[in-house]
Amino acid sequence: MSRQQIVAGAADMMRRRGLNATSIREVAKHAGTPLGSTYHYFPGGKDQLAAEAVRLSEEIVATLLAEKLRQGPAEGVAAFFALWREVLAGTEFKAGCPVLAVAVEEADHPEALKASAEAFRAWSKQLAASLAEHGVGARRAAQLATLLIASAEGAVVMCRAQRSIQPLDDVAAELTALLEATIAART
Amino acid sequence: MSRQQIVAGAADMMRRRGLNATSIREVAKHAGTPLGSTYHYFPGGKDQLAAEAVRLSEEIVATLLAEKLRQGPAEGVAAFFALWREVLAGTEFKAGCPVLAVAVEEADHPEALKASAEAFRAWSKQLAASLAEHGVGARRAAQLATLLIASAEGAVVMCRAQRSIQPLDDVAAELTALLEATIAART
DNA sequence: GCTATCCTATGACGACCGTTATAGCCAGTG
DNA sequence: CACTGGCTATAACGGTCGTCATAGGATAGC
Repeated sequence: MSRQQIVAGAADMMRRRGLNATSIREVAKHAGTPLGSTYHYFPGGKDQLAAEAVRLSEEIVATLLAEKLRQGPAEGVAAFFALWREVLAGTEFKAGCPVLAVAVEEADHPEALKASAEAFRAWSKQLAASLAEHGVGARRAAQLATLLIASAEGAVVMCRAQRSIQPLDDVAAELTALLEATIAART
Repeated sequence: MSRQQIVAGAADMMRRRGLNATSIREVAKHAGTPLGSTYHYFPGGKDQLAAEAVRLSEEIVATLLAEKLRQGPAEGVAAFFALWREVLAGTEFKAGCPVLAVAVEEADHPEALKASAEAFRAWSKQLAASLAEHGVGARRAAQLATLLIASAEGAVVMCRAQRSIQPLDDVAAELTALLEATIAART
Protein backbone atom coordinates (compact mmCIF):
# COMPACT_ATOMS: atom_id res chain seq x y z
CA MET A 1 0.00 0.00 0.00
CA SER A 2 1.20 3.44 -0.75
CA ARG A 3 0.16 4.81 2.60
CA GLN A 4 3.00 3.04 4.33
CA GLN A 5 5.43 4.24 1.70
CA ILE A 6 4.44 7.81 2.47
CA VAL A 7 5.03 7.33 6.18
CA ALA A 8 8.34 5.58 5.62
CA GLY A 9 9.47 8.26 3.20
CA ALA A 10 8.50 10.98 5.64
CA ALA A 11 10.47 9.30 8.41
CA ASP A 12 13.51 9.02 6.18
CA MET A 13 13.33 12.65 5.15
CA MET A 14 12.78 13.78 8.72
CA ARG A 15 15.79 11.99 10.08
CA ARG A 16 17.96 13.61 7.43
CA ARG A 17 16.75 17.17 7.27
CA GLY A 18 14.47 17.61 10.22
CA LEU A 19 10.75 18.14 10.39
CA ASN A 20 10.44 21.66 9.01
CA ALA A 21 12.57 20.92 5.96
CA THR A 22 10.43 17.88 5.17
CA SER A 23 7.69 19.11 2.89
CA ILE A 24 4.59 17.13 2.16
CA ARG A 25 5.06 17.80 -1.52
CA GLU A 26 8.45 16.19 -1.57
CA VAL A 27 7.34 13.25 0.53
CA ALA A 28 4.50 12.59 -1.88
CA LYS A 29 6.73 12.91 -4.91
CA HIS A 30 9.29 10.56 -3.40
CA ALA A 31 6.55 8.01 -2.69
CA GLY A 32 5.17 8.33 -6.21
CA THR A 33 1.77 9.47 -4.99
CA PRO A 34 -0.02 12.68 -5.79
CA LEU A 35 -0.13 15.49 -3.28
CA GLY A 36 -3.86 15.18 -2.86
CA SER A 37 -3.54 11.58 -1.72
CA THR A 38 -1.49 12.67 1.23
CA TYR A 39 -4.38 14.65 2.62
CA HIS A 40 -6.71 11.78 1.85
CA TYR A 41 -4.66 9.38 3.97
CA PHE A 42 -3.72 11.94 6.61
CA PRO A 43 -6.58 14.36 7.09
CA GLY A 44 -4.78 15.70 10.15
CA GLY A 45 -2.18 17.22 7.85
CA LYS A 46 1.51 17.39 8.51
CA ASP A 47 1.12 16.91 12.24
CA GLN A 48 -0.53 13.54 11.76
CA LEU A 49 1.93 12.43 9.12
CA ALA A 50 4.88 13.36 11.30
CA ALA A 51 3.33 11.60 14.29
CA GLU A 52 2.88 8.41 12.30
CA ALA A 53 6.43 8.63 11.01
CA VAL A 54 7.65 8.90 14.59
CA ARG A 55 5.53 5.94 15.67
CA LEU A 56 6.86 3.86 12.79
CA SER A 57 10.41 4.63 13.83
CA GLU A 58 9.58 3.82 17.42
CA GLU A 59 8.22 0.43 16.45
CA ILE A 60 11.16 -0.51 14.31
CA VAL A 61 13.60 0.24 17.09
CA ALA A 62 11.38 -1.31 19.74
CA THR A 63 11.09 -4.53 17.79
CA LEU A 64 14.83 -4.84 17.37
CA LEU A 65 15.34 -3.97 21.00
CA ALA A 66 12.84 -6.54 22.20
CA GLU A 67 14.50 -9.23 20.16
CA LYS A 68 18.01 -8.52 21.33
CA LEU A 69 17.09 -7.91 24.94
CA ARG A 70 15.97 -11.51 25.16
CA GLN A 71 19.67 -12.35 25.19
CA GLY A 72 20.26 -9.91 28.01
CA PRO A 73 20.68 -6.18 28.58
CA ALA A 74 24.24 -6.04 27.32
CA GLU A 75 23.25 -7.54 23.99
CA GLY A 76 20.29 -5.17 23.72
CA VAL A 77 22.43 -2.14 24.38
CA ALA A 78 25.04 -3.35 21.94
CA ALA A 79 22.38 -3.77 19.27
CA PHE A 80 21.03 -0.31 20.02
CA PHE A 81 24.40 1.29 19.44
CA ALA A 82 25.06 -0.89 16.42
CA LEU A 83 21.81 0.29 14.91
CA TRP A 84 22.82 3.92 15.13
CA ARG A 85 26.27 3.14 13.87
CA GLU A 86 24.74 1.61 10.78
CA VAL A 87 22.44 4.55 10.22
CA LEU A 88 25.34 6.97 10.38
CA ALA A 89 27.68 4.89 8.30
CA GLY A 90 25.04 4.13 5.70
CA THR A 91 24.22 7.77 5.11
CA GLU A 92 27.61 9.44 5.35
CA PHE A 93 26.58 10.93 8.70
CA LYS A 94 23.66 12.69 7.11
CA ALA A 95 20.86 10.94 8.94
CA GLY A 96 19.97 10.75 12.60
CA CYS A 97 16.88 9.94 14.61
CA PRO A 98 13.51 11.30 13.45
CA VAL A 99 12.17 11.13 16.99
CA LEU A 100 14.83 13.54 18.16
CA ALA A 101 14.31 15.78 15.16
CA VAL A 102 10.66 16.28 16.04
CA ALA A 103 11.43 17.10 19.65
CA VAL A 104 13.96 19.74 18.66
CA GLU A 105 11.76 21.69 16.29
CA GLU A 106 9.06 23.29 18.35
CA ALA A 107 6.47 24.17 15.77
CA ASP A 108 2.78 23.57 16.42
CA HIS A 109 2.79 19.85 15.89
CA PRO A 110 1.36 18.59 19.14
CA GLU A 111 0.60 15.06 17.97
CA ALA A 112 4.07 14.55 16.62
CA LEU A 113 5.63 15.84 19.80
CA LYS A 114 3.46 13.52 21.85
CA ALA A 115 4.52 10.59 19.70
CA SER A 116 8.13 11.60 20.21
CA ALA A 117 7.77 11.63 23.99
CA GLU A 118 6.04 8.27 23.80
CA ALA A 119 8.87 6.77 21.77
CA PHE A 120 11.52 7.82 24.26
CA ARG A 121 9.40 6.51 27.09
CA ALA A 122 8.77 3.17 25.38
CA TRP A 123 12.44 2.54 24.67
CA SER A 124 13.36 3.50 28.20
CA LYS A 125 10.82 1.13 29.67
CA GLN A 126 12.09 -1.75 27.58
CA LEU A 127 15.65 -1.20 28.67
CA ALA A 128 14.76 -0.61 32.29
CA ALA A 129 12.67 -3.75 32.43
CA SER A 130 15.51 -5.83 31.06
CA LEU A 131 17.94 -4.35 33.56
CA ALA A 132 15.54 -5.00 36.41
CA GLU A 133 15.23 -8.59 35.32
CA HIS A 134 18.95 -8.93 35.73
CA GLY A 135 19.07 -7.72 39.28
CA VAL A 136 19.35 -3.98 38.94
CA GLY A 137 17.06 -2.10 41.30
CA ALA A 138 14.05 -0.46 39.72
CA ARG A 139 15.13 3.12 40.36
CA ARG A 140 18.67 2.51 39.17
CA ALA A 141 17.42 0.61 36.15
CA ALA A 142 15.27 3.53 35.08
CA GLN A 143 18.16 5.94 35.48
CA LEU A 144 20.50 3.74 33.51
CA ALA A 145 17.96 3.25 30.74
CA THR A 146 17.49 6.99 30.39
CA LEU A 147 21.24 7.49 30.34
CA LEU A 148 21.64 4.91 27.60
CA ILE A 149 19.08 6.48 25.32
CA ALA A 150 20.06 10.06 26.00
CA SER A 151 23.73 9.43 25.40
CA ALA A 152 23.09 7.44 22.24
CA GLU A 153 20.87 10.16 20.79
CA GLY A 154 23.32 12.87 21.80
CA ALA A 155 26.25 10.95 20.41
CA VAL A 156 24.49 10.50 17.08
CA VAL A 157 24.08 14.26 16.82
CA MET A 158 27.74 14.81 17.64
CA CYS A 159 28.73 12.26 15.03
CA ARG A 160 26.67 14.08 12.42
CA ALA A 161 28.22 17.43 13.27
CA GLN A 162 31.76 16.14 13.29
CA ARG A 163 31.25 13.65 10.49
CA SER A 164 32.97 11.04 12.58
CA ILE A 165 31.89 7.84 14.29
CA GLN A 166 34.13 8.47 17.25
CA PRO A 167 31.64 10.10 19.63
CA LEU A 168 29.31 7.14 19.33
CA ASP A 169 32.14 4.67 19.84
CA ASP A 170 33.40 6.59 22.86
CA VAL A 171 29.98 6.63 24.43
CA ALA A 172 29.36 2.98 23.65
CA ALA A 173 32.67 1.98 25.23
CA GLU A 174 31.95 3.88 28.43
CA LEU A 175 28.43 2.62 28.78
CA THR A 176 29.29 -0.96 28.00
CA ALA A 177 31.82 -0.91 30.81
CA LEU A 178 29.42 0.76 33.19
CA LEU A 179 26.73 -1.74 32.37
CA GLU A 180 28.97 -4.74 32.90
CA ALA A 181 30.14 -3.41 36.24
CA THR A 182 26.61 -2.68 37.38
CA ILE A 183 25.21 -6.05 36.42
CA ALA A 184 28.20 -7.90 37.83
CA ALA A 185 27.81 -6.14 41.15
CA ARG A 186 24.22 -7.26 41.52
CA THR A 187 24.61 -10.85 40.42
CA MET B 1 25.55 47.48 19.04
CA SER B 2 22.64 45.97 17.22
CA ARG B 3 24.74 43.37 15.49
CA GLN B 4 25.19 41.43 18.70
CA GLN B 5 21.49 41.67 19.41
CA ILE B 6 20.76 40.06 16.08
CA VAL B 7 23.10 37.17 16.80
CA ALA B 8 21.76 36.71 20.32
CA GLY B 9 18.19 36.80 19.07
CA ALA B 10 18.97 34.29 16.37
CA ALA B 11 20.52 31.94 18.90
CA ASP B 12 17.49 32.20 21.14
CA MET B 13 15.10 31.53 18.31
CA MET B 14 17.18 28.62 17.05
CA ARG B 15 17.28 26.87 20.38
CA ARG B 16 13.49 27.09 20.62
CA ARG B 17 12.30 26.27 17.14
CA GLY B 18 15.30 25.00 15.28
CA LEU B 19 17.25 26.49 12.42
CA ASN B 20 14.74 26.18 9.60
CA ALA B 21 11.92 27.75 11.57
CA THR B 22 14.12 30.69 12.44
CA SER B 23 13.56 33.27 9.74
CA ILE B 24 15.82 36.21 9.19
CA ARG B 25 12.79 38.46 9.04
CA GLU B 26 11.67 37.51 12.49
CA VAL B 27 15.14 37.74 13.95
CA ALA B 28 15.48 41.25 12.57
CA LYS B 29 12.09 42.28 13.84
CA HIS B 30 12.82 40.87 17.26
CA ALA B 31 16.09 42.81 17.37
CA GLY B 32 14.39 46.01 16.23
CA THR B 33 16.56 46.30 13.14
CA PRO B 34 15.42 46.43 9.53
CA LEU B 35 15.72 43.36 7.36
CA GLY B 36 18.26 45.02 5.11
CA SER B 37 20.64 45.55 8.00
CA THR B 38 20.89 41.84 8.51
CA TYR B 39 22.44 41.38 5.11
CA HIS B 40 24.69 44.34 5.72
CA TYR B 41 26.09 42.76 8.87
CA PHE B 42 26.02 39.21 7.57
CA PRO B 43 26.73 39.22 3.85
CA GLY B 44 27.04 35.46 4.02
CA GLY B 45 23.31 35.27 4.61
CA LYS B 46 21.58 32.85 6.92
CA ASP B 47 24.48 30.44 6.98
CA GLN B 48 26.79 33.08 8.42
CA LEU B 49 24.22 34.32 10.91
CA ALA B 50 23.54 30.80 12.15
CA ALA B 51 27.24 30.08 12.41
CA GLU B 52 27.79 33.16 14.52
CA ALA B 53 24.84 32.28 16.72
CA VAL B 54 26.37 28.86 17.30
CA ARG B 55 29.75 30.37 18.10
CA LEU B 56 28.16 32.77 20.56
CA SER B 57 26.45 29.89 22.33
CA GLU B 58 29.68 27.96 22.35
CA GLU B 59 31.52 30.83 24.00
CA ILE B 60 28.93 31.39 26.68
CA VAL B 61 29.00 27.75 27.70
CA ALA B 62 32.77 27.51 27.37
CA THR B 63 33.26 30.53 29.62
CA LEU B 64 31.02 29.13 32.31
CA LEU B 65 32.69 25.75 31.98
CA ALA B 66 36.17 27.21 32.26
CA GLU B 67 35.24 29.09 35.37
CA LYS B 68 33.66 26.14 37.15
CA LEU B 69 36.26 23.63 36.05
CA ARG B 70 38.83 25.57 38.03
CA GLN B 71 37.21 24.06 41.10
CA GLY B 72 37.51 20.59 39.64
CA PRO B 73 35.79 18.34 37.11
CA ALA B 74 32.87 17.46 39.36
CA GLU B 75 31.99 21.11 39.85
CA GLY B 76 32.30 21.77 36.13
CA VAL B 77 30.01 18.90 35.26
CA ALA B 78 27.52 19.96 37.91
CA ALA B 79 27.47 23.47 36.48
CA PHE B 80 27.01 22.08 32.99
CA PHE B 81 23.94 20.14 34.02
CA ALA B 82 22.66 23.02 36.12
CA LEU B 83 22.90 25.27 33.08
CA TRP B 84 20.67 23.04 31.02
CA ARG B 85 18.31 22.59 33.89
CA GLU B 86 17.88 26.35 34.07
CA VAL B 87 17.33 26.65 30.34
CA LEU B 88 14.60 24.03 30.43
CA ALA B 89 12.93 25.33 33.57
CA GLY B 90 13.09 28.93 32.42
CA THR B 91 11.36 28.21 29.12
CA GLU B 92 8.78 25.61 30.11
CA PHE B 93 10.81 22.97 28.28
CA LYS B 94 10.53 24.85 25.04
CA ALA B 95 14.19 25.65 24.51
CA GLY B 96 17.18 23.42 24.01
CA CYS B 97 20.66 23.79 22.60
CA PRO B 98 21.11 25.76 19.36
CA VAL B 99 24.28 23.83 18.59
CA LEU B 100 22.35 20.59 18.51
CA ALA B 101 19.55 22.16 16.51
CA VAL B 102 21.94 23.09 13.72
CA ALA B 103 23.48 19.64 13.60
CA VAL B 104 20.08 17.98 13.30
CA GLU B 105 18.77 20.01 10.38
CA GLU B 106 20.84 19.14 7.39
CA ALA B 107 20.17 22.01 5.06
CA ASP B 108 22.96 23.59 3.05
CA HIS B 109 24.47 25.61 5.87
CA PRO B 110 28.06 24.41 5.82
CA GLU B 111 29.48 27.18 7.98
CA ALA B 112 26.88 26.69 10.68
CA LEU B 113 27.47 22.96 10.71
CA LYS B 114 31.19 23.50 10.99
CA ALA B 115 30.64 25.85 13.92
CA SER B 116 28.45 23.22 15.54
CA ALA B 117 31.12 20.55 15.25
CA GLU B 118 33.65 23.00 16.63
CA ALA B 119 31.46 23.76 19.63
CA PHE B 120 31.11 20.11 20.57
CA ARG B 121 34.81 19.61 20.14
CA ALA B 122 35.70 22.65 22.24
CA TRP B 123 33.49 21.64 25.14
CA SER B 124 34.82 18.09 25.01
CA LYS B 125 38.41 19.30 25.10
CA GLN B 126 37.75 21.47 28.12
CA LEU B 127 36.19 18.64 30.06
CA ALA B 128 38.78 16.11 29.00
CA ALA B 129 41.63 18.40 29.97
CA SER B 130 40.15 18.91 33.41
CA LEU B 131 39.70 15.18 33.89
CA ALA B 132 43.24 14.51 32.76
CA GLU B 133 44.51 17.04 35.27
CA HIS B 134 42.85 15.03 37.97
CA GLY B 135 44.49 11.76 37.15
CA VAL B 136 42.26 10.27 34.50
CA GLY B 137 44.16 8.83 31.57
CA ALA B 138 43.99 10.80 28.34
CA ARG B 139 42.02 8.22 26.38
CA ARG B 140 39.56 7.63 29.16
CA ALA B 141 39.23 11.35 29.81
CA ALA B 142 38.26 11.97 26.20
CA GLN B 143 35.69 9.19 26.29
CA LEU B 144 34.17 10.46 29.50
CA ALA B 145 34.02 14.02 28.22
CA THR B 146 32.19 12.90 25.10
CA LEU B 147 29.80 10.85 27.19
CA LEU B 148 29.05 13.83 29.42
CA ILE B 149 28.21 16.14 26.56
CA ALA B 150 26.33 13.59 24.51
CA SER B 151 24.18 12.50 27.41
CA ALA B 152 23.44 16.05 28.51
CA GLU B 153 22.38 17.04 25.02
CA GLY B 154 20.32 13.91 24.59
CA ALA B 155 18.69 14.32 27.97
CA VAL B 156 17.73 17.89 27.16
CA VAL B 157 15.91 16.67 24.07
CA MET B 158 14.12 13.99 26.05
CA CYS B 159 13.10 16.56 28.65
CA ARG B 160 11.65 18.77 25.96
CA ALA B 161 9.67 15.92 24.44
CA GLN B 162 8.32 14.69 27.75
CA ARG B 163 8.01 18.14 29.31
CA SER B 164 9.73 16.82 32.39
CA ILE B 165 13.06 17.45 34.06
CA GLN B 166 13.46 13.83 35.05
CA PRO B 167 15.59 12.58 32.16
CA LEU B 168 18.17 15.26 32.85
CA ASP B 169 18.18 14.52 36.57
CA ASP B 170 18.49 10.79 35.95
CA VAL B 171 21.43 11.30 33.63
CA ALA B 172 23.08 13.76 35.99
CA ALA B 173 22.76 11.36 38.91
CA GLU B 174 24.32 8.49 36.99
CA LEU B 175 27.16 10.53 35.61
CA THR B 176 27.96 12.24 38.87
CA ALA B 177 28.34 8.84 40.48
CA LEU B 178 30.43 7.53 37.61
CA LEU B 179 32.65 10.57 37.73
CA GLU B 180 33.24 10.35 41.44
CA ALA B 181 34.12 6.69 41.22
CA THR B 182 36.49 7.26 38.33
CA ILE B 183 38.32 10.13 39.94
CA ALA B 184 38.49 8.40 43.30
CA ALA B 185 40.03 5.34 41.70
CA ARG B 186 42.86 7.34 40.16
CA THR B 187 43.64 9.51 43.13
C1' DG C 1 30.47 73.24 4.22
C1' DC C 2 31.60 68.82 1.58
C1' DT C 3 32.14 64.38 0.96
C1' DA C 4 32.73 59.52 1.89
C1' DT C 5 31.19 55.76 4.62
C1' DC C 6 28.19 53.20 7.38
C1' DC C 7 23.71 51.95 8.22
C1' DT C 8 18.67 52.48 7.48
C1' DA C 9 14.53 51.96 5.03
C1' DT C 10 11.59 49.96 1.69
C1' DG C 11 10.15 47.16 -1.72
C1' DA C 12 10.50 43.67 -4.85
C1' DC C 13 11.96 38.88 -6.98
C1' DG C 14 10.99 34.04 -7.52
C1' DA C 15 10.33 30.01 -5.01
C1' DC C 16 8.27 27.02 -1.88
C1' DC C 17 5.15 26.13 1.87
C1' DG C 18 0.53 23.82 4.10
C1' DT C 19 -3.87 23.41 2.92
C1' DT C 20 -8.21 23.13 0.33
C1' DA C 21 -11.42 22.48 -3.52
C1' DT C 22 -13.07 20.28 -7.42
C1' DA C 23 -13.51 17.21 -11.03
C1' DG C 24 -12.48 12.66 -12.84
C1' DC C 25 -11.09 7.82 -12.87
C1' DC C 26 -11.83 3.15 -11.69
C1' DA C 27 -12.67 -0.56 -8.97
C1' DG C 28 -16.43 -3.60 -6.81
C1' DT C 29 -21.30 -4.35 -5.39
C1' DG C 30 -26.05 -4.80 -6.31
C1' DC D 1 -25.83 -2.18 -16.32
C1' DA D 2 -25.87 1.60 -12.89
C1' DC D 3 -23.81 3.47 -9.05
C1' DT D 4 -21.20 4.33 -5.10
C1' DG D 5 -16.92 5.16 -2.60
C1' DG D 6 -11.86 5.18 -2.51
C1' DC D 7 -8.29 7.30 -4.71
C1' DT D 8 -6.24 10.28 -8.39
C1' DA D 9 -5.24 14.42 -10.70
C1' DT D 10 -4.75 19.30 -11.02
C1' DA D 11 -4.99 23.79 -9.82
C1' DA D 12 -5.40 27.34 -6.85
C1' DC D 13 -5.37 30.09 -2.15
C1' DG D 14 -2.77 33.10 0.98
C1' DG D 15 1.36 33.24 3.23
C1' DT D 16 6.31 33.14 4.27
C1' DC D 17 10.80 32.33 2.91
C1' DG D 18 15.99 33.86 1.47
C1' DT D 19 17.97 37.16 -1.12
C1' DC D 20 18.90 41.34 -3.60
C1' DA D 21 18.65 46.22 -5.21
C1' DT D 22 18.17 50.84 -4.53
C1' DA D 23 17.46 55.09 -2.45
C1' DG D 24 17.70 57.91 1.79
C1' DG D 25 19.79 59.60 6.04
C1' DA D 26 23.27 60.32 9.42
C1' DT D 27 27.82 60.98 10.90
C1' DA D 28 32.68 61.70 10.91
C1' DG D 29 36.97 63.63 8.79
C1' DC D 30 38.76 67.26 6.06
